[in-house]
Amino acid sequence: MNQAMNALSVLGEPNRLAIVELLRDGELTVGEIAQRLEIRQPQASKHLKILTENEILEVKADANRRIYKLRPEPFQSLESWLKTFQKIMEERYDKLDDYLQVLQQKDKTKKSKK
Amino acid sequence: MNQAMNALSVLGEPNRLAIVELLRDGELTVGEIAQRLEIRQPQASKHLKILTENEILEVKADANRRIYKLRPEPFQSLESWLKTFQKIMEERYDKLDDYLQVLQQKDKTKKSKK
DNA sequence: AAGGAATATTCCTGCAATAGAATATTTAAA
DNA sequence: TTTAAATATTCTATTGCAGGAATATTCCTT
Repeated sequence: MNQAMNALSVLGEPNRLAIVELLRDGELTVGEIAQRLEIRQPQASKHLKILTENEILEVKADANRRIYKLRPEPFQSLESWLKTFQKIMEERYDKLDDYLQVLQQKDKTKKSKK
Repeated sequence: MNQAMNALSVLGEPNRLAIVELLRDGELTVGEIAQRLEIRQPQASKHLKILTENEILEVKADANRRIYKLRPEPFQSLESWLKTFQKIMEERYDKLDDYLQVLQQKDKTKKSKK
C-alpha cells in the first residue's frame, strides 16, 4: 500500500497526471512532453524527475535525449489498493437492490390497487 | 475521468488518505477520527469538509455529532480510470511471465471471441 | 575545436494550502 | 436556563511546492 500511497500523492499534481496521461499512448522525450503540455522545459524536467524518483516512470538515454515511459507497477499497486474497497463499492449495488425492491413493491401495490 | 482526477488530488494529502483508510472499516464521528489519527479536531473537520465537498465522503447528522462514511463512486471512478492503463500493465507482464505468451498464442489461434 | 540542441540543475520568488489558535454554533443533559 | 460536549468556522501564520530565470552539462554536428 505504500507504493499506492506514493503514487497518489505524486499524481495529485495536475501536470504530473497530465504527463502520465500523455505517456499512456507511448514513450516521449522531454521536449515533446513540454511542447504538448505547453509548459517550459525545466518544469517538465522537474516533474519527470519526481515521477521517476517515485518509480512511476522510467528513463532511457538516447544521445542527448531522454525518453520517458510508464512503468506498470504503480498502476498495479493502485489497483490492488482499490480492491480493498470492494466491499464499499458493492454496497452501492446493495442500495440499487433496495431501490429495485422499492420499485417492485410500488408495482405490487399498484397492481393490487391497495 | 474528471471524477478520478479530483479524487487523486484530494487523496494526495496524507491525512485525507488516512481518513479514507480509517473509514474503510465503517463510519466514524469527527472526534473518533481526530483521536485515531492524532490530529486536532478543527483539522479533522477541515479535511472532512474537503472530502465531502469532493463527494468522497457523505455525512449523517446524529444530534450534535456528524457521522462520516465513504461513498463508493469515487473508487469506482478510479478503477475505471485505471482500466485505461491495462495495456501498459499487461505489457510488462508479458516480459516477466512466459505463461502469458502461451495464452497469447492460444488467443491468436482462437482469434475472435464474442 | 566550436557551436548548437536537448536536458538537468540551481537559486529565487510567490502563492496556495495546511496547521494553529480562538471562537461560534448546535444539541443534550442537569 | 445554564453548562458541557461535539463540531464547524474564522483568522492568522507558516511552510511546502510549483513556477520563472539563468546556468550547467552532455552529446551531436560541422
